[in-house]
Amino acid sequence: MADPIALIDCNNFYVSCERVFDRRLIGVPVIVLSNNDGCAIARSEEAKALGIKMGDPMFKIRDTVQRHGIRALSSNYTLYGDMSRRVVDAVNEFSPSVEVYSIDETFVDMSGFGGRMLRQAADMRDCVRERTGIPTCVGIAPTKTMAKLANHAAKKNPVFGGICDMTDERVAAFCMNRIAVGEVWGVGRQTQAKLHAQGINTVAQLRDMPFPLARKIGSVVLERTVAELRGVRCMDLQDVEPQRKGTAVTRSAGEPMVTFDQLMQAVTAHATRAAQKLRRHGLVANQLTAFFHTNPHKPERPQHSASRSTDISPPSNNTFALVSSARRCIERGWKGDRGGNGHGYTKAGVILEDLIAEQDAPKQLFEIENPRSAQLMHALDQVNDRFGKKTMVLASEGFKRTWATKADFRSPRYTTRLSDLPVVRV
DNA sequence: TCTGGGGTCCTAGGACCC
DNA sequence: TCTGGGGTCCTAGGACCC
Repeated sequence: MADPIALIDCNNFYVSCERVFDRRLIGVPVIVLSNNDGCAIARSEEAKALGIKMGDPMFKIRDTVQRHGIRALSSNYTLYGDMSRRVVDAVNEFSPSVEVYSIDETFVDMSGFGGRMLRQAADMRDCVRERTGIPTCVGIAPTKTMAKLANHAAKKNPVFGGICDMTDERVAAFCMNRIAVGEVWGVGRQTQAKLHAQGINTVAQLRDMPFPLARKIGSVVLERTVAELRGVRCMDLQDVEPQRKGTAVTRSAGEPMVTFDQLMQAVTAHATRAAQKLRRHGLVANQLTAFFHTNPHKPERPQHSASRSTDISPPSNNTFALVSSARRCIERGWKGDRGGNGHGYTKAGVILEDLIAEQDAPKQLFEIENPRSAQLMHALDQVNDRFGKKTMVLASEGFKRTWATKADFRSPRYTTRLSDLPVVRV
């Protein structure tokens, strides 16, 4: 049998983070909203019980929210990112080899624990809980796909007490016979429909389906999933973080952008943020795409979308270079009068691709890069780190920020703003 | 009328994930 | 009125090469 892999997954992570800092949220229904307070992206158990679904748009659940007094919070990603790091720090003490898979999930190599494995898993949960206040569940299995499934079982079935060990074949068989195929990692809506059409409804049926049929329905991806459900490892633990291939900054606007200048202000802000992300990771981009579009949820209104790309030569992470590239893209995509072309654009973004490490970037033969431009970017980052985001911005970002995202219910910046720290009175 | 074969690389779009 | 954001991987098909 392959060495066991554990998946430790935080329960209702964003809600749990909020509850750590506001005890009044414990025991009551809570949801956390996406950017622009658009959709519910995290729900407490109480909110799930009231029928709030993942991704439900706020305007559709407003009645339920009000009727049951559900606490709705804007998302506070800085807080969640900080809490996530603390969880990973605790998990790291239990194994030399871990893979941080997402903001709230980490795979853990459990080889070498032998008969103490379950004890270790329990200690790991306790440690995370004590250090961060975040509740978790753990799934253990021979493969990642099975570990995900075990984690699902640990969350849904109280009989497991928060830890499900699928290295025990009886446990694996018990779960696979009962869990719906759509819960499997890698089986989305389309694949699920195709599987149902074949009469495959449970995880056990998926596990037992012939490989050629799996490949026909869902390419090598589904074939791998079937193998992993049989305990054959196709996906290794990735304990070194792979280099990013691309990065994006995209936002819905608080109110529709009507003029070229409004759109350009938003795109300037997005490109500025994208450049900053590159510098933070020591990368430069070879390609930039800028896009914008009207509201696709309103098909009865006239629609327009545009996306334009450009090479960045030499590859760069300089804010001025990326903003001017983005501007050229937007100019090429804009149609009609710059004062307004009859469309209200609700979303825009900047995507950077073909990223390489700064030191690997080819040097230009004839253009000598201005050595002061790197110094200027460094100074810009330092000012904004020290005095807060957007202390210093390009003038083309504007000051009205009519496009800015709404966040009416944001919790305080507990972990990043001294002034927002909770006060204890004794 | 007949019109090679085999390979690589790139891109767009689809599906999925959290 | 009001519907998130940021990623990955795979495939098919076209361009291009010898």
